[in-house]
Amino acid sequence: MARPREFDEDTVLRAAAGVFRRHGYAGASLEDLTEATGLGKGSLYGAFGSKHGLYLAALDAYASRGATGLERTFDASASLADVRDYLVEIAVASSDGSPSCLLTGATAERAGNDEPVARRVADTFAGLAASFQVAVRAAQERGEVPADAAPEVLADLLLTLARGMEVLGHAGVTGERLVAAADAAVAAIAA
Amino acid sequence: MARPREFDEDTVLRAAAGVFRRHGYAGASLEDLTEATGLGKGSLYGAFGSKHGLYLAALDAYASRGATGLERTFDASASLADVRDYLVEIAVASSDGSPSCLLTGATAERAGNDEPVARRVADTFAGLAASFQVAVRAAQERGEVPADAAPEVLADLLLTLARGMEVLGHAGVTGERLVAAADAAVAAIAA
DNA sequence: TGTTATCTTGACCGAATGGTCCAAAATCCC
DNA sequence: GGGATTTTGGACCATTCGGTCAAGATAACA
Repeated sequence: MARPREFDEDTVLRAAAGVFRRHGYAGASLEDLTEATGLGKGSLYGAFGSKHGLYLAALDAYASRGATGLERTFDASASLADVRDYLVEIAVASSDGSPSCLLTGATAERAGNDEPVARRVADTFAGLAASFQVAVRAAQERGEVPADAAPEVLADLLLTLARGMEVLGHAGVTGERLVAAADAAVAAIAA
Repeated sequence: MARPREFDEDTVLRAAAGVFRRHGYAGASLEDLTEATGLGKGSLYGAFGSKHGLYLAALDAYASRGATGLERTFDASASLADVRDYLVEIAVASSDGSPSCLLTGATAERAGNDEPVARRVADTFAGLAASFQVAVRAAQERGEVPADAAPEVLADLLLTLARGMEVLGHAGVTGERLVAAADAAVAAIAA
């Protein structure tokens, strides 16, 4: 009953995430957010309670659609080539001038002082690590990765690599260099 | 001639860097900065011109004393064990609750919109890559790393790993896991 | 059509922000 | 000791900040 919302929540959260990615949490003003989302302050506050609430909602939505804007999650049919492709996508997406990953920004800027944010980034990275682990086990099944390697360790290694590429790409390292590094890593764990 | 400064610039920049690491650029208020540095606004502005000028100066000082607070730079006598030790130090420093690296924060929050910051982080990471490359070449000389591997690629790989550990450590991944991942990577490139 | 309930818009608010300025203080050089 | 010169500390300023609120708009239900 009553007047229905005129906006699509997911679209709004995407727009808000874009602002937070470009300016960080503290650097994003309410005006930036109302402009990008097309909502007035009242609507924003009615729906999310506060700037912080909006940030958390944007973070949740961002995490739920896959960290770097990449939808990929690995399943038991994954091969080492799939892992490589995923890393290449991150390398490209991180060095093409687009704003940096919301998760990285949240970790650097807020995780230390903001428990709800810390919990979310921890959970999201745990999920990514689990996904990588599925891929590593699948690659071991296929004989692409030595069977005696610890899959949880290799998964952490791949996740570390992915996040490092994200930072370096935004710091000016070229996509080619990142891809070469990723290839070297994939080749090394296949040995 | 004239009244001498009462503060040590390096000490002030260290304190400012601490504030920026904890709160980011936009999230750090002038009050935070005057409190942490012990200087009044007049002194801060007289010496650095603006909040942004102070940030750049803090970034320069931070970079010049070695990225993560670690002084290490590799020379031709470096071994693979030295590289491993360095990575372990980063893993520990990133997962012990201390605020995140100023470079990572600067990259995520400002590099995309702030050319002077972008230039500085790019230069700093280039320097770190060069240092890693020296270490890789030295390890190749020692026969610890295959001679046919491309040292610039392995250097990028190690740098990527280091930055990734930094992010993940602050996101809640334990030091033990990061060390295990680093060990796996070092073992893999030694193969 | 009237009631009820929600949503939207934007004017408005107190507080905090980055930045300016100046009088007092401190040192050097004569 | 007396300029000259620079630093210091904090009062002060205009602006912007995140957030509130009231009045109108819109729809469901009776």
